Amino acid sequence: MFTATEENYLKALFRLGALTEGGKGPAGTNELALELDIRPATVNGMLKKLREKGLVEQRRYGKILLTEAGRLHAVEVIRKHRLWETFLYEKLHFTWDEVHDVAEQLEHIRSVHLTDRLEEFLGYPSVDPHGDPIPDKEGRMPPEVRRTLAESEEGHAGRIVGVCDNSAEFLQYLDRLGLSLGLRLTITRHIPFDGSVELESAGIRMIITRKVAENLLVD
Amino acid sequence: MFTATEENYLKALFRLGALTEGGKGPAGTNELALELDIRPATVNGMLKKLREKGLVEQRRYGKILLTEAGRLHAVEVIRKHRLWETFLYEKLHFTWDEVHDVAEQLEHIRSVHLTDRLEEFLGYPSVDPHGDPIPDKEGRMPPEVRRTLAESEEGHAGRIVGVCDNSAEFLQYLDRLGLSLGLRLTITRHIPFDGSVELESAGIRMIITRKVAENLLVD
DNA sequence: ATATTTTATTAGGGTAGTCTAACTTTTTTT
DNA sequence: AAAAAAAGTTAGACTACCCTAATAAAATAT
Ligand SMILES: [Mn+2]
Ligand SMILES: [Mn+2]
Ligand SMILES: [Mn+2]
Ligand SMILES: [Mn+2]
Repeated sequence: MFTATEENYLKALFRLGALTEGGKGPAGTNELALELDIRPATVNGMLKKLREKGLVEQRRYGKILLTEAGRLHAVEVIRKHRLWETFLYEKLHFTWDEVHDVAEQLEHIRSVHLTDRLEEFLGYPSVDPHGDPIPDKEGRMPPEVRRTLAESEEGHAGRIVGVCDNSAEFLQYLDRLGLSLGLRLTITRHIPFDGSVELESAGIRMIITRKVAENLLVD
Repeated sequence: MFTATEENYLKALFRLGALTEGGKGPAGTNELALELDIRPATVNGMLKKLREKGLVEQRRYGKILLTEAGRLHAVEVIRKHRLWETFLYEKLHFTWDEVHDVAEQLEHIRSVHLTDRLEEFLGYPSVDPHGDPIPDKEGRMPPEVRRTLAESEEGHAGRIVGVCDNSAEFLQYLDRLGLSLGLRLTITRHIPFDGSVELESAGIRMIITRKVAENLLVD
């Protein structure tokens, strides 16, 4: 039905929020090219194919929007990605910075059975190892009730429930800082000078940079 | 390193026994084309690439042999295929006729970790759901000590330990006949008229055609 | 309202993998 | 040994996906 390449284009558009509702709105060719690390000329050609397949809408020199069919397939691939990440993490004891690259390959395996059986085997998990929600079989994704640590007010107490950046580099840095999913913490101070955030967790006080705070999600 | 296509060529050559030792010897271009369901002209082009990569040896208008590098990689892919089949069967409760097609895709996933972790998770299985041996990490495969039911003598008692044909069509037929891996049976008669084989299992007498007998392995 | 910059598209080329049709070499048959 | 058949190779074409360089359109700045 769809090639791995096409699926990656759809996923990228979904990530960019190229949705009629509930997203940032239409995306541009260059923006998509940047997201995929592919040249705009190449993306332009692929968009022609995606239009013909009814997966995206785009007028000449216009912006790109996922159609309902495109959105549904993007979510299906994201569902597979996150289920595989959960499998690798829970069952094969991969670390949270190792799962992504392998899941990028596994998400393209085509099988009617496989995804649903895997989901059942994993006990119908609701989030992946990075705290990202796993869409259900019908493509429904629980609404986001998460804020970045940077935009939460002083005094706020909560748990780390997700990360915005899934790169191995960032995740390994978090491990080094002792920060992991589920950790309870309280924001004690937003430091005006450089935007650093002071927080307290398990009786220990620490300071994280603004960039780290912007990539951590709390409930 | 290698594309999925290249890996499929190597696996096909291994299946054909295109080995210097322990196989049927060199394979032909047409033979390989038939095995892969690809035209000889196409195979001819791919062989050029495999020669240049040092995976096969072939002189102009000559027969094809896997090099040691080629054999090793073929076995690695077979290892992955069989481990994934075992995973699908044991953990996701696929039937033995469903596992092959999905494993054909999964065998090409590239990850240093994945295969070894999967093997560990499965408890170091020695055979896949079709009774085929699973090579170890170093590419060692237990020697075959199996004979087809057709070539076993009258009076022989043993268990079904494998199948030669992995097609869903054949495996579903076996299910219908009530024949499965591990079943104990005794060969009571080779019928000269049409080569059918009469056998007895758990007190029940049955007759299978020659073609079925040729595709069942017993110990 | 132009000029400039940014964004999108087109033109032309490359690799991987597939095909059919024609041709050459080797093997088998007579 | 010649003829026929089989096996292997070459030529030319196609799809999918990628690139760079040039061009056209739209958006932004002056
Ligand atoms: Mn990921
Ligand atoms: Mn994830
Ligand atoms: Mn198989
Ligand atoms: Mn098998």
